[in-house]
Amino acid sequence: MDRRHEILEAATKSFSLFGYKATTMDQVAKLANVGKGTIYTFFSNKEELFHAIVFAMINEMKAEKDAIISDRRSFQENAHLVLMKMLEFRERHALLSKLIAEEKEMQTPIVQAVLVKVEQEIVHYIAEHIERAISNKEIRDVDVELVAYLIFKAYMAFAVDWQMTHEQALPEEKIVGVFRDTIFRSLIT
Amino acid sequence: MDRRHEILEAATKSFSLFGYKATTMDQVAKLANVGKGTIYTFFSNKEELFHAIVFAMINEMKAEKDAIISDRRSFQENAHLVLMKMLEFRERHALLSKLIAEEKEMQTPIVQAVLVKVEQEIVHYIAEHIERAISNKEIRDVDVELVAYLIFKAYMAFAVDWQMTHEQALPEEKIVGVFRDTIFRSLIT
DNA sequence: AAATGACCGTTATGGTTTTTTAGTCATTTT
DNA sequence: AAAATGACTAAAAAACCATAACGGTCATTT
Repeated sequence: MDRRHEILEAATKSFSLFGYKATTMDQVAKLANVGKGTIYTFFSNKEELFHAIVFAMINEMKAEKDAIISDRRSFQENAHLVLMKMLEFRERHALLSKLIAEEKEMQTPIVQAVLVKVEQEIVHYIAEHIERAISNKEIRDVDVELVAYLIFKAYMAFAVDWQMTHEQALPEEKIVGVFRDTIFRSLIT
Repeated sequence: MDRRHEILEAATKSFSLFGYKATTMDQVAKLANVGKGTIYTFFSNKEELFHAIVFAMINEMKAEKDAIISDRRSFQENAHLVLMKMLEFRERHALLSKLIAEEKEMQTPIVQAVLVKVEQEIVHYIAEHIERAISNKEIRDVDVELVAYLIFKAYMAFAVDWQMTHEQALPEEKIVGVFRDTIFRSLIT
């Protein structure tokens, strides 16, 4: 039985369920069926454990994105498919929305820092793809950083913020539809 | 000397400077040079006074918007001019950003409720104008509510959120530019 | 009739004690 | 010998509580 893996599983479960602050190392140890000291042989502290989990998630998302994107499809189609896939994560991973909620309630600086890094990471990936599409003359020449930021913020707005002020979450088709009709549409040459 | 007006001035100053919670009625009374009881002859409680001020601000913004919008200009041009005007408010009125900050720090329920109403109000105005432009065949037929929400969220993202994760605020021309190149561009028939 | 500020019940504050937590390390287990 | 452990400690957070500050009222004053 891989102890490192057990710890990661337990910690992921706990962070997702209770957030960063409310997750204790004793709890993680018990959930993982290891002594507390064992955790510290793999991760030097709570923050590093947390970091490892969040970036495992980002890498999982990135891998799924890379598996989808194909040179044989248009930017428009690729964007559409990746957007659909990312919307699946919305339900599958409770972690991010839990962290966003925690960051709003209490100001946990470690959580804040991680969320900023996650944002930078994702915006960076989006920007890379836009850049490439511009080089390929697939889309118009636009301010890459700003458009990437817009796409990220629009995604978060529809996928996460919407249900704060509306009764129910937006169905995925609607989100995909508005992206297709507005931001993506504006980019075609 | 109009007492009601003095009270509104004093309260606006205090709410903008200190936020909702840190503004005391005694303080407002002293600043307005009236007895505390006098405030209660005009406003039934602190929340109502607060409400009056925030919605005076919204109405001021609405008035500026109405003064700008003209049937003789295209939707595109009107949108551009209104966007420019709204960006001026960003610096002029410290109140809204103070409230947003307060809402993030402590969870003041009254502030939260007002911010939700402000969002609804503004999104509603945007939606009305989109609706009209669609009727006039000026822009394409799109999901009005979602596009209005997108415009509002994009505005907040560039005008307010951007400087949270970046060194400095975005210059207004850049914000106007990205709107022109993406969302507005996608709407033209 | 309008304005006021002392007053009241309630809520927030901040100093203090108690509990919980992250991280360590001497001991035990493999 | 190497890995795992959990009792232990210093530090941080929670619970507590006395006291101050607050929103709102109303008998009195202007």
